[in-house]
Amino acid sequence: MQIAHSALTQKLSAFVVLSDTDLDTLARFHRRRRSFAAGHSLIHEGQNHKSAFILAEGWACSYKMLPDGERQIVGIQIAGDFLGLRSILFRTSDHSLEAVTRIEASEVLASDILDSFAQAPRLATAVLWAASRDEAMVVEHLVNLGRRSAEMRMAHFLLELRARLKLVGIGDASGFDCPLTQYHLADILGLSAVHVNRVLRHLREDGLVTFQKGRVMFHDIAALGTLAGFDPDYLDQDGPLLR
Amino acid sequence: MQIAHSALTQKLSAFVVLSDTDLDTLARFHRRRRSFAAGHSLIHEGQNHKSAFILAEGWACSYKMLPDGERQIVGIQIAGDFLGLRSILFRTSDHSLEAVTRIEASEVLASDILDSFAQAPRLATAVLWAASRDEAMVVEHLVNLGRRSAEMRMAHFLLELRARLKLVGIGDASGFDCPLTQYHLADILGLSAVHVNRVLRHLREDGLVTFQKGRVMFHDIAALGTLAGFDPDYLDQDGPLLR
DNA sequence: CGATAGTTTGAACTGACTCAAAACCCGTGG
DNA sequence: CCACGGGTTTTGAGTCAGTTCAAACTATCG
Repeated sequence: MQIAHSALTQKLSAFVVLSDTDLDTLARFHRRRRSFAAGHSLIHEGQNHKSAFILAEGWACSYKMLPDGERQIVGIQIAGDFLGLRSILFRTSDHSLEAVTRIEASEVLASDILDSFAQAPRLATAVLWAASRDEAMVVEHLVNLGRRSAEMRMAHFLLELRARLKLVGIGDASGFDCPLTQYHLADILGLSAVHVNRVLRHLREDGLVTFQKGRVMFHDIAALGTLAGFDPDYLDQDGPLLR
Repeated sequence: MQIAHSALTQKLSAFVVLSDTDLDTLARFHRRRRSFAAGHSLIHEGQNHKSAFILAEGWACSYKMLPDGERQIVGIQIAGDFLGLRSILFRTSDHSLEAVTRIEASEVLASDILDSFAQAPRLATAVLWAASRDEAMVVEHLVNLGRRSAEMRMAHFLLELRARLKLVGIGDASGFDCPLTQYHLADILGLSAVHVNRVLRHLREDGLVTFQKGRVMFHDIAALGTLAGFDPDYLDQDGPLLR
């Protein structure tokens, strides 16, 4: 029941309508449920991992550390997202991954996924779509870091998060609850924590967004979108396109 | 003959040893050979594309434009790389793509690739590996923009290029020919063209690399690697790992 | 109620930018 | 063979967005 309507199912439905076979195969991904405490480290860069996870509940982040101790967060994962999918075919994982909040996740083996390509090709395509979408988010993130100002980055990030959370039924028109600290935001946006604070104050004073006490509240989404140059097309999530 | 030893084959062989069936299926990817002039635009962001390309010869780059006319280059593609693979499942492409030099490329349809999953699962895994590797490069690029200084970015980028070119048999121990202008480098590294020039001068004066007259020459790879914090593991290309 | 994690603010500094102008390089056509 | 012109590289001077360092303030939780 709750499996059939898992966050992943909900997300994939933005791409195709899944058949019963698809749903069955998908359900098989959800054996091996695990739960991890906030701050727990699931994947270590440089180690070999034959499995990935599907996040069912809570927030996680993937990141890379630099020799000088700096950290760059590559992406934030929410319910319905894959964790560590990229490097199951690699000798060693190219990134680390830790739980931001307490999380619930299902472990999936490389073979589970590869086998599904033969059994449920439609589902397989949907999984590839999800992976492509993850990559599109990384790409947009890269553009953020390369060519946008601190304020634009913040605005863009918050709007993306809003759209992603909406797709899996989290948050409402006014905003969403967000467990990220300003240190997280700094490591996501390639800024210092101090500057993150100033940027948030600025956006708040301009009546665009408020991020306080673990809640993000939007006051002028249109203006925020213009500021950020946010065009949600790269999320490719405008209703299911049957084919 | 030259098809059997295409750059793509050479690259995929860093991941698995391909069977004859694999090679046959792969050869089928190489019908529909096209050639495009330098500067030609192959893919436009926002347009629908049912096909991708495999680059056989020359250099290309994928990028995104911002509303204010700024450009961020997402990646440079060389022989053996896929062009536009990420968005064949999307409604609209999330990026644009243009030829840096005159290029030769084979057009592949979404169906060619998806069908191959059933026919040649081993090849399919290899293609997925290549896609994962592309994503890993974007991720490393993101870390570059987020947390490294201009000099480190440049050093890192040149070392990555060196490793990638070596895998497909381009360049030698001393360096490689490179058709990129300082404007390209600026749009790749999230810098201004003026600053790119200063950075290159600095690296040259320190006896690390020289980039002049379309040729990159390395003088101290070890020192450059240390400066950049370059660890090639994310390229996952250390010899074929059979399985 | 003390400790620890996170937020907020100020002041001084700096890496990278912008603007501006030369110099160079190379292919083209007269 | 030389002059022209567009693209590219190089250098200088001044500016600014974002940093670092330092400190105070605010939660929250055992």
